[in-house]
Amino acid sequence: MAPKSDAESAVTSALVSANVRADAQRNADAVLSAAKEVFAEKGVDAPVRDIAAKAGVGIGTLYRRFPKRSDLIKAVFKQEVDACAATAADFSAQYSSMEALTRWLHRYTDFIAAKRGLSSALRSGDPAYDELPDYFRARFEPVLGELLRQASEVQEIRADIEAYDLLRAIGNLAAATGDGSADHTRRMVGLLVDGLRNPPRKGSNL
Amino acid sequence: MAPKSDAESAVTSALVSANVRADAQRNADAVLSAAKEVFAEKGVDAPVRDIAAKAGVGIGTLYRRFPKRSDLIKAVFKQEVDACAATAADFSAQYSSMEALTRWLHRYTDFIAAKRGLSSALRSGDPAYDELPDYFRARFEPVLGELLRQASEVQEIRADIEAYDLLRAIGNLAAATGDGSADHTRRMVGLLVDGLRNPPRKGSNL
DNA sequence: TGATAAACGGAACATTGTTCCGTATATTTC
DNA sequence: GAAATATACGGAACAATGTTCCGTTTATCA
Repeated sequence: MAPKSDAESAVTSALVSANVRADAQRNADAVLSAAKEVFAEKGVDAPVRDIAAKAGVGIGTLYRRFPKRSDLIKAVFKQEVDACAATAADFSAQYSSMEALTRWLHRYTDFIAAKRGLSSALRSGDPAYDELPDYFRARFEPVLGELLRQASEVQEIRADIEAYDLLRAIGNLAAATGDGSADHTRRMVGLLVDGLRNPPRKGSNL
Repeated sequence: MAPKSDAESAVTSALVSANVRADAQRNADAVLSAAKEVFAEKGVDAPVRDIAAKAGVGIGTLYRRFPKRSDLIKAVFKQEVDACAATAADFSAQYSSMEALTRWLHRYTDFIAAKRGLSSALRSGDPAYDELPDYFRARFEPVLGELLRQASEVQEIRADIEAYDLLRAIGNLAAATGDGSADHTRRMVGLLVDGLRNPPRKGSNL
């Protein structure tokens, strides 16, 4: 059945519906795209001017669509959450339910690890980011829930796993590792997934 | 025996030994003290000028001793680490080994909770703060280690607790709680301490 | 007490977020 | 297709804040 969950309609480009002039739409997209790159390169503290320059627009143009620096950060964050959530459907279509689940959890792990810079912004106390945790959950919980359901339906994993708990657990795992030990995190997540299997198999570490 | 651990000689005031003019020493102390207050009031993002003003010195004077903003933050952090570490000796002198341990762990919990703003600075990736984690560990590990040793000597707690593990465990506990649920954290730490007791007693939740 | 090195204070500079407004252009109207 | 108009554009200018510089003041010492 795989119902298209509510969390499907994504913000793939800034300014979706409104009656905007074509150039405005084009520029907004360019800015968002530039912001994504610049943030990835120089971190979320990169100057707004750099983003405007990379997008090939003036600062005024940037500020017209993203009145606050935090608006840009939020927009990029949401877009990447959407992108990560969207891969779940791809994996589901391409792989067995268990493999889809495993692949997506690793994808999610990478997402969290890449967003380390953002996590400090989230905890900065700036109320501008208050909405992000909810957005995060609203997008990811149904997606992972569906993957879990499909895997448990074919009796590959336990049926009593809460999507939200798993999201948080992995989130903490991946965000906590101070150094660049991406490998370590991957292994930890592997263990976690192993622990989901039903029934626990011989040789499992959990 | 209670050996005065290496971690005793603390930076209680900026500029300890060097041949400094009296006014310089006085001003440096005033700045450090003002910084502590201002950071507590307005967070670590407070403007340097506010600190200079509160200390009653010019900006130039402040910058003479703390050439970078991060130097101020580091100095305050170290001073508060020292203050927290120092209470262990007081508690040891005043209370039973078990009570001293418990009290100090709560003191440490409060310290971590109060430093939430700093923790994001630590993870900001700014290499200026690279030294802090080591400082943190160098100060706290011997102190807690001694408290644990004393408590285990009188057979109140298990002997196989690693000071560092406990520091980290409580650190994560106290830092993770997003809201201002200080009470919740206190209870969690209480549980943890309960779990240290040797042997596990009837009625223990662990 | 006078000489001098050290310290002081704050003006000035650099960077960066944000606002403002004169100019340019996409869209609509006829 | 051309004029009218609302919309968008670009970047100069402002504000906040970290940092540097240097003329003036002062603690220290002989």
